Amino acid sequence: MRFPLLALLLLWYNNTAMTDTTVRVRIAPSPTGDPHVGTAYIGLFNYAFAHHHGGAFLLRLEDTDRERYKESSAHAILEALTWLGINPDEGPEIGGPVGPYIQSERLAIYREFAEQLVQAGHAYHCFCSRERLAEMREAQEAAKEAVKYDRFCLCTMHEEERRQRVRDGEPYVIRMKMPDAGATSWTDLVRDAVSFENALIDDQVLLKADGYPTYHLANVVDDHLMGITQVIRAEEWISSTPKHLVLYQMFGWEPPQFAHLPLLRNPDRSKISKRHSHTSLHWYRDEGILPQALLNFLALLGWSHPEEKEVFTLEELVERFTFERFNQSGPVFDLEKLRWLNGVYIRALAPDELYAAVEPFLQRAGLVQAHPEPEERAFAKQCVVLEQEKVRTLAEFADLVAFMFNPNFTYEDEAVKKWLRPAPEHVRPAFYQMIEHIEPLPEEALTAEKYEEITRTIAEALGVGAGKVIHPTRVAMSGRTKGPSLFHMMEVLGKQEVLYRFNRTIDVTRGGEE
RNA sequence: GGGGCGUUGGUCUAUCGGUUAGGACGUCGGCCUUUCAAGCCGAAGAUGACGGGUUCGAUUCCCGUACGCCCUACCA
Repeated sequence: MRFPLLALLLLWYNNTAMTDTTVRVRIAPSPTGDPHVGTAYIGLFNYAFAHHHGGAFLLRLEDTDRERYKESSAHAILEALTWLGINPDEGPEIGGPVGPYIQSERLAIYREFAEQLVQAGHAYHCFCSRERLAEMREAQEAAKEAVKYDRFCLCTMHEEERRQRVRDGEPYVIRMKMPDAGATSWTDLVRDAVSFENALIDDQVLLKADGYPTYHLANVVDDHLMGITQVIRAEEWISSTPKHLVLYQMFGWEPPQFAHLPLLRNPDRSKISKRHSHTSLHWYRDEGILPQALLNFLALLGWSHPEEKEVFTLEELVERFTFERFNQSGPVFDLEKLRWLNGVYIRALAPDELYAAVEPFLQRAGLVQAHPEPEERAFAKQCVVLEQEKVRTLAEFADLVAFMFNPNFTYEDEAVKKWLRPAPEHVRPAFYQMIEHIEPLPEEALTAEKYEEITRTIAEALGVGAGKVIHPTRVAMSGRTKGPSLFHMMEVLGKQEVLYRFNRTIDVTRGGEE
């Protein structure tokens, strides 16, 4: 009697654990350029964690740096996330209960909270010029001291004097007053205990002279106001975390949990950058990497599937996600493995899905029109399917199938030398016989099997191996020595096209064409 | 200079004290085949950065060293 009750209780517990609606996480990209692969990486795991717990995944734009701000960037980031399929539940353009989700629209909030800190004696106005700060740093460096603000404005004048200078309209920043003693520590979700001595930490600027907040202030204020429960971000933020924790303390707010994920690396192991790696998501999209392959690949960096699987879906990542599966060292982004994985995904695509993904690439190459007729599209689809097995990126298709669209393709030198000029004795007769066999047959009869049958019959009649006919025929059809399965290729080309290509190639063997 | 984080084959990783250190990409070889791929099979490649501990036993735990990375901005 007691057992079923226990089971029921367990079930209830599991259910509530799976739909912990209090979980709220976020990514906070800065719109300063192309959508970054690091944003996708961090976004992926935020998304996975949120969905694993049935919580919310938000997007907040941290556009507080007017110097680096780029107009087009914000929309591009949103668009890239949509392309990847890791859509936020709340954010700019879709809104949500705790907006606005763009920091430049929240300036009054930051100013108010910064002021509150000054009021409480946790922060102070600073009037030091950039020149003075630069000199100070130089001196500290020369003296091999820690580089840190010397609290000139805090020590040389009283609160009232600083107030007066502000009233006089002097430009100022607001700095937080870090405690001089003690340590700040936290239990990181992927790194366990981390601790910093407060005395070593700088009096960070919270509010800049232009009235914009720095990351540190905006980040803490917004995470609190937006109800963020876990901050899942890159490793590069570890050393700023104590500042953030101290800010939570000063405000009297409960801090979120922190998870610092490994940082993606260039091949030389430095932090990933566009100088050494492809960081723009647009590059991957334009190269013909499938979004699901990119996500799968990113999920393999720093994180591992509990069953050591390499190929798995986003849904499966969501299902199996735990912080324990993280490795702490920064992985090098290995393009070769991504390309392999992408090939795996391409091969798994149904013809319609494949074609839908490839069409833009064919259009860009001028092989398919902007708005193709159904027959054109059907033909193009068959061409693409012909090469599906061997390709690693969608962008490779255009070059591989271009000859299918162009009856007057250029013959490769190597192919010409081997089979056409000079042509082995049997080649021209073989071509003539092929034409003779094909001509009387109706289009419907000319299947790949039929082409194969004809080819082998002719080879036998000429007393040569099948390859001796197959290879020159491939050259006649495509101008190349490599390519898709020959007979399928011929079936797709269709009778008239096949006949044309034989005739044209016969001319070539006679020196007619180049 | 200071602080923090890290360190398993070229690369991504498994191992939660006892394994011939496993898998994947890549490389090389073979098979298949009308070519190129794909697929299948196989091989090479790790003294688990180094040195100390703890332990009957360390890749796994602790300390130190080296090396790498990140931060050290009125950038995020």
